[in-house]
Amino acid sequence: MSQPEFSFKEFAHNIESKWQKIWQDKKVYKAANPGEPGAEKPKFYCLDMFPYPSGQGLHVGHPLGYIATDILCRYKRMKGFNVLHPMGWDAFGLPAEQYAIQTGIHPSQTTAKNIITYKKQLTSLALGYDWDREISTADPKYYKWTQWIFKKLYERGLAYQAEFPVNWCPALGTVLANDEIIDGKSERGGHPVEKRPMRQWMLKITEYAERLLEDLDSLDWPESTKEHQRNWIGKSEGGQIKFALQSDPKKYFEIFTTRPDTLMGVTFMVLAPEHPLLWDLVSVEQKAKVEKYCIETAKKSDLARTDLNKDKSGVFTGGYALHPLTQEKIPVWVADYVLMNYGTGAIMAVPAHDDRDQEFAKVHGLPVVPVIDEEGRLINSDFSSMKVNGLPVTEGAQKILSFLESKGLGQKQITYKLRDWVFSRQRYWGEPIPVLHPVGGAMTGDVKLLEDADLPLELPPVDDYKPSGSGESPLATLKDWVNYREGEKSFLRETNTMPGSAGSSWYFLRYMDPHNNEKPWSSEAVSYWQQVDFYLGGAEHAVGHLLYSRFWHKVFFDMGLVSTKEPFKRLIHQGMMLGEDNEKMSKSRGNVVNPDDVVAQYGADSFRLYEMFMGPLEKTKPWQTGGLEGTYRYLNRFCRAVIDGEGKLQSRVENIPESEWPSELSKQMHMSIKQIGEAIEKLSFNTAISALMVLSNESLKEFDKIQYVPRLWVETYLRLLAPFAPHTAEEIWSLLGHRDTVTLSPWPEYDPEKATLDEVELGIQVNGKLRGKIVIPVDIAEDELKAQVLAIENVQRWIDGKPLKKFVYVKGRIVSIVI
RNA sequence: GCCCAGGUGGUGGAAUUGGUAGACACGCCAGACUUAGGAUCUGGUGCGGAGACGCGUGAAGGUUCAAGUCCUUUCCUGGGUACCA
Repeated sequence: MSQPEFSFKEFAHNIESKWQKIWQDKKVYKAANPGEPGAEKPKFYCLDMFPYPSGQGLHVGHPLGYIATDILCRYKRMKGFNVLHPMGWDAFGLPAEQYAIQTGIHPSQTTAKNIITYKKQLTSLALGYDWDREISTADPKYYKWTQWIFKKLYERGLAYQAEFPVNWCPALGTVLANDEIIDGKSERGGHPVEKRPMRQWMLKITEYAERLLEDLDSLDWPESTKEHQRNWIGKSEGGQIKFALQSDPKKYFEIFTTRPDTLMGVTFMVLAPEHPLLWDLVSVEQKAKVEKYCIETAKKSDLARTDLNKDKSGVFTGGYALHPLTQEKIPVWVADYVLMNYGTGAIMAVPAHDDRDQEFAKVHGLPVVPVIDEEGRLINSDFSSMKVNGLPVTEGAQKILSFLESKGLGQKQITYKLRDWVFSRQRYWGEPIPVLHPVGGAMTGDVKLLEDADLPLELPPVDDYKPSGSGESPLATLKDWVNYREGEKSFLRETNTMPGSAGSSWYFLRYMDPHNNEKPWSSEAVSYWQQVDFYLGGAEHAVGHLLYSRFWHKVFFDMGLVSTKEPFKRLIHQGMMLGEDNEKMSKSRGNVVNPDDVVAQYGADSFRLYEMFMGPLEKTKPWQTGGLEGTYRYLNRFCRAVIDGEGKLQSRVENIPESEWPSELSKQMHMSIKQIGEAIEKLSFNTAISALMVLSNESLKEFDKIQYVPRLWVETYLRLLAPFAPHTAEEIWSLLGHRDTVTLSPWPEYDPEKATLDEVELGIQVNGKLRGKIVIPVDIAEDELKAQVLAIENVQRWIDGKPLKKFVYVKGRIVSIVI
């Protein structure tokens, strides 16, 4: 009578949805709110960057991070933490709007459908989220508070309106996002795109530049991400210096420089083509040339700013500035390598010590005056009482600046590259901005904020999602909605909507208190959960989302709404998952792997294990379907050792106390508990799984020898396995007769005595080469060891009777003999 | 150009942080079981060599009893960013 062979595939297929349902019903992933039972435990807030629910569903790259945080959270729950691990949807965005334009289906319907798909996929991988806290940025109950936050920003003077150039496509009659433009042409249709100033809402993130920079030091984030943000904020320290116009010395323009020490080396000046004082400088003779140049530049920047404009083009204005110290005439040029939106839009050019200035001088035949020698000391720079020759550059810079300051000609200045945040989009599918423009006033003038009671301002239905053609959002076509009367007064509603990053800039706080109708979150909730302890998401958000969120969080801090200065204490980026061909996964390459197919073939637990086993979480690595065989076989082997072909517990699983196990079995278990726990804490899931495999492989061999499987061994093993392969662990756990869930059982403790080796194998080096090995008790005395080592034949052969110069013994590591 | 990662077997990756390089897994080779195997099991597998041994962590130097790990120079790959004064 032969039993049916155990098949892990079948096993997985039979148990997965069963356990997924039980976990949901038992609410094993529920985080306790302050005051509720469970809240007395230490808290652990672990967050995944929430996805945009696209129509394509997940590919195997998406769950990589989700599986990692899921394992970490399962482990933390077992370690006795009150774990908050929520999930939600970054639901506003372009694809749903474009789909609506094509089909007329409201984006909220498309989104709702996609969310169902996503949720199903995530659940099928046993990703344990507290779905009671699910949020969607496009839900009026949620965006009510995004609008409320906007009001607060406006009230604090952090939101303002300005004319700002946007990507305008005349052929499509719409404003385009940067990623809708390819090589200066619209993605759809390939029509030309130009810059056109339009009224926009802006947020004053620049006001927080210094704090955003400073507080980076306190964060446990990848150094590369912090550096990225530092570069993005782009702090430069230097000076602002006044240069008077020769034609009218009462007028002056200011320049910013990081190198005030080179002031005496200025041989020409350059203004940006948009500089307001440009036309005060242009001479009659040069007027036509300058006009032509400015028009060309305007065109050039429209043409996607290719490398073409690195040619250091420029035109002499015909005008001169006066050197602030020597009153010498300095020719002023206009050139597009000077940008109006950085510094002051004007520079002093020092061709001797600046590469760009030097190139420009070369092209246009301008003089070069060196003011620094090879040792980095100033030369040719003394002026009246200001003696700086011979000083190192930093000292010289300081002296020159204070000299200028005393004469009222300049001062110290700090400049940032960071720009204010353009916070409006001419789109339908976004949060409506809750303001009213008084009729008669300028649109960019003061606005009336909607009352709190009138929030949320819901997106009104429209007949057509196509842009209005004027560049305004589709909302502008709703005349009845736009025209608003309040008593005597008439208003126009704002038709711009907020950008995608609005809702994602505070969602981590909403999860703490997602159903609050009175406030965005309660102070009890935030004082309990504090901040995100561990945040995982793609490196592509290194500046955008991660900078905006920090900005808003700091504003909330200033408002007394949060008590932490930073939203995300620890951050890790998961690496990109490449296709099997080592290329980025994309539909067009045809190398996309769908997790549903993999789960159907190998089971969710094999899939979870494989994704984690592939390598370090942060690393970019290629998907290899063949690699799944490994984790699949491992689970198969382990299960078969304890379950028979009918899915029942094998009779050889017996209640044998640990004291009666072979000591090796016990030792290996305790060492593995230690090792696996440490690996999880380090997020080194690949080595944790490797340790699980080793433990299983070796112990299984032992079981065949001893003819039984100790029940306690299985229980302990299942608790180690549970975070990684929860279905499998849970099923066997229940086969052992447990009525509770392994998911909430405590993480095993190890006995430090048993988790150490009694004997180790040492390598023996003679003159740096490995010449032998020896197995010795860990606590062997050095004399004893030395005698044993020197007795080894091969060692003797290499020593060859020569005297020992040195005998090095590093305990438990190595023996090194020098002759 | 600048900034940031990173180069270890045929492949994904380990390496107790200066201590036996290649754990674990894929693949491959051989064998067992089998009517059959794309199932399962056993053994082997860095390269050269019959072997003793030699050589091996992108390359070249250096420090050290000992270097994948530290230092100097250099090459390559990936990501970000770009005329930022």
